[in-house]
Amino acid sequence: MFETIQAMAEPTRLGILKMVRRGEMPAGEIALKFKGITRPAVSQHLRVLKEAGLVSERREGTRRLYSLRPEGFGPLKALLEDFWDSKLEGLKVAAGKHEKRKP
Amino acid sequence: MFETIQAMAEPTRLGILKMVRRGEMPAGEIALKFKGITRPAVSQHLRVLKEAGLVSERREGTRRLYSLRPEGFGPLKALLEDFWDSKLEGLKVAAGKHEKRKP
DNA sequence: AGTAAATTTAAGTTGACACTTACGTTAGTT
DNA sequence: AACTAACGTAAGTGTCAACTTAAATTTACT
Repeated sequence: MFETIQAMAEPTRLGILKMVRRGEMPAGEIALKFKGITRPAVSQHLRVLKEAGLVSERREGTRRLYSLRPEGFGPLKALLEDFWDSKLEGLKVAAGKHEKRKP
Repeated sequence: MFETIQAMAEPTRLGILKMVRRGEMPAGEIALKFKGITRPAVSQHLRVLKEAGLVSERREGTRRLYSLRPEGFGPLKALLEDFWDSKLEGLKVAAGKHEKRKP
Protein backbone atom coordinates (compact mmCIF):
# COMPACT_ATOMS: atom_id res chain seq x y z
CA MET A 1 0.00 0.00 0.00
CA PHE A 2 2.96 2.23 0.56
CA GLU A 3 4.00 1.26 -2.95
CA THR A 4 0.76 2.84 -4.09
CA ILE A 5 1.55 6.14 -2.44
CA GLN A 6 5.08 6.14 -3.79
CA ALA A 7 3.83 5.50 -7.29
CA MET A 8 1.39 8.40 -7.05
CA ALA A 9 3.93 10.77 -5.54
CA GLU A 10 5.34 11.94 -8.83
CA PRO A 11 3.69 14.57 -11.03
CA THR A 12 4.06 12.76 -14.33
CA ARG A 13 2.79 9.49 -12.92
CA LEU A 14 -0.20 11.14 -11.29
CA GLY A 15 -0.89 12.80 -14.63
CA ILE A 16 -0.79 9.44 -16.37
CA LEU A 17 -3.27 7.99 -13.89
CA LYS A 18 -5.71 10.81 -14.51
CA MET A 19 -5.15 10.37 -18.22
CA VAL A 20 -6.01 6.67 -18.40
CA ARG A 21 -8.88 7.09 -15.97
CA ARG A 22 -11.59 6.98 -18.63
CA GLY A 23 -10.29 4.22 -20.83
CA GLU A 24 -7.29 2.60 -22.38
CA MET A 25 -4.61 4.63 -24.06
CA PRO A 26 -1.51 3.60 -26.01
CA ALA A 27 1.88 4.45 -24.52
CA GLY A 28 2.82 6.69 -27.41
CA GLU A 29 -0.27 8.81 -27.11
CA ILE A 30 0.31 9.19 -23.38
CA ALA A 31 3.87 10.32 -23.98
CA LEU A 32 2.74 12.96 -26.47
CA LYS A 33 0.68 14.71 -23.83
CA PHE A 34 3.74 15.46 -21.74
CA LYS A 35 5.81 18.28 -23.10
CA GLY A 36 9.41 18.50 -21.99
CA ILE A 37 9.71 14.81 -21.21
CA THR A 38 10.94 12.02 -23.44
CA ARG A 39 9.14 8.83 -24.37
CA PRO A 40 11.49 6.48 -22.51
CA ALA A 41 10.87 8.46 -19.33
CA VAL A 42 7.14 7.94 -19.71
CA SER A 43 7.76 4.28 -20.40
CA GLN A 44 9.64 3.95 -17.13
CA HIS A 45 6.84 5.66 -15.27
CA LEU A 46 4.37 3.24 -16.80
CA ARG A 47 6.43 0.37 -15.50
CA VAL A 48 6.34 1.75 -11.97
CA LEU A 49 2.59 2.21 -12.16
CA LYS A 50 2.14 -1.30 -13.50
CA GLU A 51 4.33 -2.87 -10.82
CA ALA A 52 2.33 -0.99 -8.21
CA GLY A 53 -0.83 -2.52 -9.68
CA LEU A 54 -2.34 0.84 -10.55
CA VAL A 55 -2.55 0.30 -14.31
CA SER A 56 -2.97 -2.75 -16.48
CA GLU A 57 -1.28 -3.35 -19.80
CA ARG A 58 -2.82 -4.97 -22.86
CA ARG A 59 -0.80 -5.63 -26.00
CA GLU A 60 -2.37 -5.09 -29.38
CA GLY A 61 0.02 -5.61 -32.21
CA THR A 62 3.01 -3.40 -31.68
CA ARG A 63 1.15 -1.11 -29.34
CA ARG A 64 0.59 -1.38 -25.61
CA LEU A 65 -2.64 -0.06 -24.22
CA TYR A 66 -2.73 1.09 -20.63
CA SER A 67 -5.77 1.58 -18.48
CA LEU A 68 -6.55 2.38 -14.86
CA ARG A 69 -6.82 -0.50 -12.43
CA PRO A 70 -9.15 0.82 -9.70
CA GLU A 71 -8.72 -2.19 -7.40
CA GLY A 72 -5.11 -1.16 -6.94
CA PHE A 73 -6.23 1.84 -4.95
CA GLY A 74 -8.36 -0.15 -2.53
CA PRO A 75 -5.92 -0.41 0.41
CA LEU A 76 -4.94 3.23 0.25
CA LYS A 77 -8.58 4.22 0.00
CA ALA A 78 -9.25 2.19 3.15
CA LEU A 79 -6.44 3.93 5.01
CA LEU A 80 -7.72 7.35 4.05
CA GLU A 81 -11.21 6.47 5.21
CA ASP A 82 -9.66 5.34 8.45
CA PHE A 83 -7.93 8.70 8.82
CA TRP A 84 -11.09 10.49 7.81
CA ASP A 85 -13.09 8.73 10.50
CA SER A 86 -10.73 10.12 13.12
CA LYS A 87 -12.67 13.33 12.74
CA LEU A 88 -15.55 11.78 14.67
CA GLU A 89 -13.87 9.79 17.39
CA GLY A 90 -10.47 10.47 18.88
CA LEU A 91 -11.33 13.17 21.36
CA LYS A 92 -12.67 10.75 23.93
CA VAL A 93 -9.63 8.53 23.51
CA ALA A 94 -7.30 11.46 23.98
CA ALA A 95 -8.87 12.32 27.34
CA GLY A 96 -6.47 11.61 30.17
CA LYS A 97 -3.50 11.13 27.94
CA HIS A 98 -0.46 13.39 27.82
CA GLU A 99 -1.47 15.52 30.78
CA LYS A 100 0.91 18.08 32.18
CA ARG A 101 3.98 16.93 34.05
CA LYS A 102 3.28 18.22 37.58
CA PRO A 103 -0.27 19.50 37.77
CA MET B 1 -3.53 17.75 -2.96
CA PHE B 2 -0.33 16.58 -4.51
CA GLU B 3 1.36 18.02 -1.43
CA THR B 4 -0.70 15.52 0.55
CA ILE B 5 0.59 12.59 -1.45
CA GLN B 6 4.16 13.79 -1.22
CA ALA B 7 3.88 14.17 2.53
CA MET B 8 2.57 10.62 2.89
CA ALA B 9 5.15 9.13 0.54
CA GLU B 10 7.80 8.64 3.18
CA PRO B 11 7.82 5.72 5.65
CA THR B 12 8.59 7.74 8.76
CA ARG B 13 5.97 10.34 7.99
CA LEU B 14 3.32 7.74 7.27
CA GLY B 15 4.27 6.13 10.56
CA ILE B 16 3.81 9.42 12.36
CA LEU B 17 0.37 9.87 10.84
CA LYS B 18 -0.72 6.44 12.03
CA MET B 19 0.77 7.23 15.41
CA VAL B 20 -1.13 10.45 16.04
CA ARG B 21 -4.30 9.01 14.59
CA ARG B 22 -5.94 8.38 17.96
CA GLY B 23 -4.98 11.52 19.82
CA GLU B 24 -2.32 14.11 20.45
CA MET B 25 1.24 13.13 21.10
CA PRO B 26 4.29 15.21 22.03
CA ALA B 27 7.14 15.42 19.53
CA GLY B 28 9.59 13.75 21.87
CA GLU B 29 7.40 10.74 22.43
CA ILE B 30 6.89 10.37 18.70
CA ALA B 31 10.63 10.51 18.11
CA LEU B 32 11.23 7.75 20.68
CA LYS B 33 9.13 5.31 18.70
CA PHE B 34 11.46 5.47 15.75
CA LYS B 35 14.63 3.56 16.23
CA GLY B 36 17.57 4.47 14.08
CA ILE B 37 16.43 8.01 13.46
CA THR B 38 17.28 11.17 15.37
CA ARG B 39 14.93 13.67 16.94
CA PRO B 40 15.76 16.52 14.54
CA ALA B 41 14.84 14.27 11.63
CA VAL B 42 11.45 13.58 13.16
CA SER B 43 11.02 17.28 13.82
CA GLN B 44 11.61 18.03 10.16
CA HIS B 45 9.08 15.41 9.15
CA LEU B 46 6.56 16.97 11.51
CA ARG B 47 7.08 20.28 9.79
CA VAL B 48 6.35 18.77 6.39
CA LEU B 49 3.19 17.13 7.70
CA LYS B 50 2.08 20.37 9.31
CA GLU B 51 2.71 22.42 6.17
CA ALA B 52 0.72 19.87 4.22
CA GLY B 53 -2.15 20.37 6.64
CA LEU B 54 -2.15 16.75 7.78
CA VAL B 55 -1.35 17.38 11.43
CA SER B 56 -2.03 20.24 13.80
CA GLU B 57 0.31 21.52 16.46
CA ARG B 58 -0.62 22.71 19.92
CA ARG B 59 1.95 24.14 22.30
CA GLU B 60 1.79 23.28 25.95
CA GLY B 61 4.65 24.70 27.94
CA THR B 62 7.87 23.57 26.35
CA ARG B 63 6.21 20.68 24.60
CA ARG B 64 4.45 20.56 21.26
CA LEU B 65 1.56 18.19 20.88
CA TYR B 66 0.71 16.90 17.44
CA SER B 67 -2.52 15.33 16.30
CA LEU B 68 -4.07 14.15 13.08
CA ARG B 69 -5.99 16.65 11.01
CA PRO B 70 -8.49 14.52 9.05
CA GLU B 71 -9.79 17.36 6.88
CA GLY B 72 -6.37 17.55 5.29
CA PHE B 73 -7.01 14.25 3.56
CA GLY B 74 -10.29 15.33 1.99
CA PRO B 75 -9.07 16.21 -1.52
CA LEU B 76 -6.96 13.08 -1.86
CA LYS B 77 -9.83 10.98 -0.58
CA ALA B 78 -12.03 12.53 -3.27
CA LEU B 79 -9.51 11.70 -5.97
CA LEU B 80 -9.27 8.10 -4.84
CA GLU B 81 -13.02 7.74 -4.86
CA ASP B 82 -12.98 9.13 -8.35
CA PHE B 83 -10.46 6.49 -9.39
CA TRP B 84 -12.41 3.84 -7.57
CA ASP B 85 -15.58 4.72 -9.42
CA SER B 86 -13.82 4.01 -12.70
CA LYS B 87 -14.40 0.38 -11.92
CA LEU B 88 -18.09 0.79 -12.78
CA GLU B 89 -18.06 3.09 -15.78
CA GLY B 90 -15.27 3.47 -18.28
CA LEU B 91 -15.97 0.55 -20.54
CA LYS B 92 -18.72 2.30 -22.44
CA VAL B 93 -16.56 5.37 -22.84
CA ALA B 94 -13.71 3.33 -24.20
CA ALA B 95 -15.88 1.84 -26.93
CA GLY B 96 -14.86 3.11 -30.34
CA LYS B 97 -11.64 4.63 -29.11
CA HIS B 98 -8.14 3.48 -30.05
CA GLU B 99 -9.24 1.00 -32.69
CA LYS B 100 -6.68 -0.70 -34.88
CA ARG B 101 -4.90 1.30 -37.51
CA LYS B 102 -6.17 -0.27 -40.73
CA PRO B 103 -9.01 -2.68 -39.98
C1' DA C 1 20.01 35.14 36.81
C1' DG C 2 21.36 30.69 35.76
C1' DT C 3 20.28 26.01 34.51
C1' DA C 4 17.64 22.36 32.57
C1' DA C 5 14.21 20.37 29.36
C1' DA C 6 11.89 20.04 24.98
C1' DT C 7 12.09 21.14 20.68
C1' DT C 8 13.28 23.57 16.25
C1' DT C 9 16.70 25.54 13.02
C1' DA C 10 21.13 25.67 10.42
C1' DA C 11 24.51 23.71 7.59
C1' DG C 12 26.50 20.19 5.26
C1' DT C 13 26.65 15.14 3.22
C1' DT C 14 24.88 11.29 0.66
C1' DG C 15 21.83 8.06 -1.77
C1' DA C 16 17.78 7.39 -4.48
C1' DC C 17 15.37 8.30 -8.48
C1' DA C 18 13.75 10.90 -12.40
C1' DC C 19 15.88 12.15 -16.33
C1' DT C 20 18.68 11.65 -21.05
C1' DT C 21 20.78 9.27 -25.11
C1' DA C 22 21.71 5.09 -27.31
C1' DC C 23 20.45 0.50 -28.30
C1' DG C 24 17.39 -3.74 -28.33
C1' DT C 25 12.99 -6.04 -29.30
C1' DT C 26 8.73 -7.29 -31.38
C1' DA C 27 5.03 -7.08 -34.77
C1' DG C 28 3.44 -5.57 -39.04
C1' DT C 29 4.35 -4.20 -44.12
C1' DT C 30 6.21 -4.34 -48.86
C1' DA D 1 14.35 -10.34 -46.17
C1' DA D 2 14.55 -5.82 -45.32
C1' DC D 3 12.28 -1.86 -43.46
C1' DT D 4 9.32 0.75 -40.38
C1' DA D 5 6.55 1.60 -36.24
C1' DA D 6 5.83 1.39 -31.44
C1' DC D 7 7.65 0.29 -27.71
C1' DG D 8 10.87 -1.16 -23.77
C1' DT D 9 15.68 -1.66 -21.68
C1' DA D 10 20.58 -0.18 -20.49
C1' DA D 11 23.78 2.84 -18.78
C1' DG D 12 25.18 7.02 -17.12
C1' DT D 13 24.24 11.74 -14.84
C1' DG D 14 22.34 15.55 -11.88
C1' DT D 15 19.14 17.00 -8.57
C1' DC D 16 16.70 16.87 -4.52
C1' DA D 17 15.28 15.43 -0.12
C1' DA D 18 16.19 12.69 4.03
C1' DC D 19 19.53 12.29 7.06
C1' DT D 20 23.45 13.82 10.49
C1' DT D 21 25.78 16.93 14.11
C1' DA D 22 25.95 21.33 16.18
C1' DA D 23 23.83 25.53 17.62
C1' DA D 24 19.71 28.41 18.67
C1' DT D 25 15.13 29.05 20.76
C1' DT D 26 11.60 28.89 24.17
C1' DT D 27 9.47 27.80 28.54
C1' DA D 28 9.90 26.34 33.22
C1' DC D 29 12.18 25.96 37.63
C1' DT D 30 15.32 27.10 41.79
